[in-house]
Amino acid sequence: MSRPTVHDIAKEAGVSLATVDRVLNARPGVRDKTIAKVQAAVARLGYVRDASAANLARQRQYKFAFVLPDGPSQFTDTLKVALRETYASQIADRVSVKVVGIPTHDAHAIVRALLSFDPKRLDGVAIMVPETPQVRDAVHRLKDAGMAVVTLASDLPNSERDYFIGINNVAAGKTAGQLMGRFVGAQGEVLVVTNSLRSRDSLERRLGFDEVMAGDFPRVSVLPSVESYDDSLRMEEIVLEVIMRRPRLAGVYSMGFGNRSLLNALRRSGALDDLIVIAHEITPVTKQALVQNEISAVITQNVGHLVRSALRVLRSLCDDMPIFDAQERIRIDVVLRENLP
Amino acid sequence: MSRPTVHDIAKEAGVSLATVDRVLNARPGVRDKTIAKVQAAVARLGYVRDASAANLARQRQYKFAFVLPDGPSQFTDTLKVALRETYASQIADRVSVKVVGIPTHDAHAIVRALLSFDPKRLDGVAIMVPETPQVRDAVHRLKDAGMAVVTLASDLPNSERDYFIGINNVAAGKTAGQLMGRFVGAQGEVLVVTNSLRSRDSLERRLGFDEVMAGDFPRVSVLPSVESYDDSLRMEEIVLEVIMRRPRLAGVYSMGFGNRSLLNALRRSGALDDLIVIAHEITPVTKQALVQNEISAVITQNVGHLVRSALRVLRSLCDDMPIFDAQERIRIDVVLRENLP
DNA sequence: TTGTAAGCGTTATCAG
DNA sequence: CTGATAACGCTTACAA
Repeated sequence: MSRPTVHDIAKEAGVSLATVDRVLNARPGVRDKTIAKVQAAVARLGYVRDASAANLARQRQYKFAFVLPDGPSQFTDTLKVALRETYASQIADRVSVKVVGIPTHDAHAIVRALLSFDPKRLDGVAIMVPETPQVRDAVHRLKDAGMAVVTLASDLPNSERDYFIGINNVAAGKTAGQLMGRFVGAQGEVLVVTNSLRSRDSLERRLGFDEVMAGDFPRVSVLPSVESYDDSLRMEEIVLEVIMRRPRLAGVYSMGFGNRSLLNALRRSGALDDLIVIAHEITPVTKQALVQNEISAVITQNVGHLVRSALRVLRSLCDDMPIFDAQERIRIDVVLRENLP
Repeated sequence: MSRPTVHDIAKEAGVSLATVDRVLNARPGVRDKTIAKVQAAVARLGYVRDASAANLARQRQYKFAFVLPDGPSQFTDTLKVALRETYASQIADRVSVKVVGIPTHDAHAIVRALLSFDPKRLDGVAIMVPETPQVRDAVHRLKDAGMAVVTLASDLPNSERDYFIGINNVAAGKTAGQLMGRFVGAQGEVLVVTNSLRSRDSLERRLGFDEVMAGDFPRVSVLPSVESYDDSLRMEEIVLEVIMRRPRLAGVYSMGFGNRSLLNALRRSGALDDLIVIAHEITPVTKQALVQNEISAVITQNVGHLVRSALRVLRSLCDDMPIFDAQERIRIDVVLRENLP
């Protein structure tokens, strides 16, 4: 016997198709007694809705936008690739997404982009933007307009976003710390570099990193963060200087973007062989450095999961269906040369 | 304007629905000229088939079986859980699977189970069994009967299985080796334990582990493998003995099942604090040991991916559709206490 | 509060 | 070789 359908339920419960549908979709206008009858039939026959058929009949088109930093970032590049790939798969059934690039450091431009969305033509947005009061306010306006809003990779915890899709960055920092501590060994100094501590993810990673280093590896000392502010030359200079001035330097932890210039500086310094380097995000640059034994470990998140999760959550939000948090929890991946994907 | 449908194509090409369908699905009995007309229309309108509708109309039911070791294994338990979970999701659309338990050490029973499958009532099987000539032969018979056969977690490379779903176990061993070498530090001895080296995955892991240890950490020496053969008491005894007799013991690498009894032995020995323990597969036991700092790292594979991948591949095989290897490559996950899922 | 009937985009069955 | 036409399981006007 094959799977029961709505027809079977209708027959079993002695009601019509429409009533079955109303009960199944919790639509109003059905007597409690009838609801019970239908639910009993559902339970008795073990009915489970055919999602394909439902979607087909429903004819819904979800329209989403992804707001991502533009400019040359390998991470957002891989994100865009993943988006395109997902777009061709089943999960992107009946959704159309457009990608909007924004200049990360221009809060006004970001707000302008967010507010330019027409709530009539857009059901939801996934945004990856730095945290500023203006942005939080823009999120507020989007929510007021009835849009679903999720944050991607970097959260806006005090905004009204519906959901955060990304890793726990404190835990990611802790993971990096644990590896750094064990790899460095007995003692030494560790340099921490990032693009900017203004971005929430960097801040949280630093927090986790410091906690583990202080707790588990007290004999390794962590230097203050070096911020590059998108200025790769400046970053290279500072790194070179630190290496010269710090003979006890044993490790470098790169918390975010700018791995290319960091690696350039390290290569030029000639100290790479003696340093444990740990970075974030698998990109062509970090991959190659891993293969060449220049980086010891990369902490990363699967961007494929990221976009699929965002899409799923946005859809659930639009249909106000429940979200299965367990499924949307993005894992923190540790990549060594040996387990490169 | 919304997405073009087969109707639009039919109109555009000036043919009927049925003909469009024949062309789209490469069915025989259409004049070349008509094919060309239809394909032109498809290209012109940018048609892309609606998978939901197709599945709905096709009404195909895939029947698969998963052949898994029975007996108390936490890994197969999580596998079964993942199977049930996937079963409720979209990926399992129109597939029904049954799980068949087999006694790992009884080659005849395994063969009997495999040959009991009725090719008329079953489209494909995913099997996780040890490699023996009899099993290879049984796979041959299944293939002859027209079934799709994939190996799960542990491969049968010299059989006629269609596909292997699982991690590269040599690489997994290498990953464990790299972590072990770095965590152990300067020097010492490392004990390797497994259930049985007769299983291909253990063998391959050992291979990778040894290669990295010998190459990158020549001052750490790796002891011969201890095999437990499902006898947990025996294993506990041997481990305790090794710990007593080997004062330089610095690490233990557990390549497969039996983590519970291994940990029991180590706890009883009192040497756990001074040992680096690396194990495979996240299970309740290894998870707890990670939290308690008893295990330093766990190499694992996402069982959810494993079963979803198996299902996808089996389906593709049945429809002889192409398989996207990149999507089916299972990643080797490294789990520390800090990035526990 | 409930029921009827017409789709949604494909595929499949029969005639022609 | 090609074309009508009826499913597939579910949703949704519209009617009762």
